[in-house]
Amino acid sequence: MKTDFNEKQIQILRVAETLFAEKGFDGTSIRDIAKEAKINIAMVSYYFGSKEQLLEAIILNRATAIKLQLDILTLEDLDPLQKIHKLIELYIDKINSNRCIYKIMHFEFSTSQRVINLQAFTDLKKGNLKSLEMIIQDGQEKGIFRKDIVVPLLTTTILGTYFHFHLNRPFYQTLLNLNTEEEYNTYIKTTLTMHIQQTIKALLTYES
Amino acid sequence: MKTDFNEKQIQILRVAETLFAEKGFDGTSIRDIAKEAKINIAMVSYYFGSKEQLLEAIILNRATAIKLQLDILTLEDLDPLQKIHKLIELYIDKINSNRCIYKIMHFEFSTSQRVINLQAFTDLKKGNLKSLEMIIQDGQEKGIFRKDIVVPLLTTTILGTYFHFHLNRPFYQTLLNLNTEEEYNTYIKTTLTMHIQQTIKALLTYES
DNA sequence: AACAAAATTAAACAATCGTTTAATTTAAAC
DNA sequence: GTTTAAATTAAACGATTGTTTAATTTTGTT
Repeated sequence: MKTDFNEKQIQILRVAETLFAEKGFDGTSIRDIAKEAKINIAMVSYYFGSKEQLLEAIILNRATAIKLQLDILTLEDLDPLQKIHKLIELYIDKINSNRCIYKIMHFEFSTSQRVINLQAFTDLKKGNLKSLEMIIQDGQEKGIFRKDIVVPLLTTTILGTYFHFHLNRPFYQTLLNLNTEEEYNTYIKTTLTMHIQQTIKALLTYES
Repeated sequence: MKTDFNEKQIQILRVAETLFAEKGFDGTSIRDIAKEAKINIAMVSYYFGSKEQLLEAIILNRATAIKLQLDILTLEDLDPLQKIHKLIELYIDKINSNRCIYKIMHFEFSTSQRVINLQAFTDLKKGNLKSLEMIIQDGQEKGIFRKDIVVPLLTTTILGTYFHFHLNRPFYQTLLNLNTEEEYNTYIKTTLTMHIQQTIKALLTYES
């Protein structure tokens, strides 16, 4: 499959990405996309073949953004806890700056409707899990972390907390008085990220 | 608005609820619902007026299930930590046994497409937050809990962890070898619930 | 300038969508 | 048994869906 897109194609991808994230895949028509991107409705089929293939192209185009480079992190000269903190910061920051595509995937993967190229994404998730597992294991051997840690549930908590916050954005914005886009973003980058870091740290090092 | 539904109406509500949760609101047609429920397509409009009103009826019908009553819990004679554990168990169990409606709300509320009666749900969430806040405050006064706790972020972690697990069900099922519906449910009721309880406990009582 | 390829367009396509109609069947009341 | 209301049906409605066509314009190459 092609990975190089020209300017016009990128423009369509961006508009579609935003609309899909806003109104869902089924809730967005090709005519919506065409109107917003100021192109003819035939251009989507002309460039991408179909609406479903357009979705695949969006995911493919963002694939590099999704590849969180954790491998580099595992090699860095930091103690396990610092690595975990940096990993969480990396995760949240990367996902947060690519909200649209993550929201789309979050939605479309959890419906039985779409059966998109899931394998690549699954492999990626498993790879990230492996990286995390290695850091945890290192920390356990050094006697810093607990022994009874279910690693997959760690990422569940990290990502779950972020996504639940962002998916309930209107609720939290009024509750926490985050009136501007900037205030909201700052809150995620500081308080929410810290909360997740603190949560995972407590979970990893807590003595019961 | 009506709250009493006859047998046939309930049947339609149940089928629609399942399909909406499976394929999304926009991904489900009235003809899909009619075929599955073995009724004529006109019956939906006849009974509920429109597809959107059908969604409202589903939410209305599940309103009691959505109302997580935490008030009783605060009155019980338990120490703060036990209360928190019981609260988490209650939350997960209640939401888990009403998966469909929660999945629907989770999705449809986060799109700008649907503008359903959000206020009642917001009030409910705020009420639950208040209950949790009281338990936390009690624990803080008794010197069991930390002083610097952002209560709204606690529920974010509790619910976020559960939802992220359930929304990525296929991934976790293969990863954790949960091959049957029963195994999956048991895992949620035991391991996942315990993980969340442990997380919150660590976060509340951890000394840094 | 002449040509070929790519890009863009308006129009039409068949399929499906939610909803309504008007006719018919079923059930309940008297 | 007759009347009346409710339930159910098939059919049709106009609108919208994703996609394709065929004609036109733009662009690049020689």
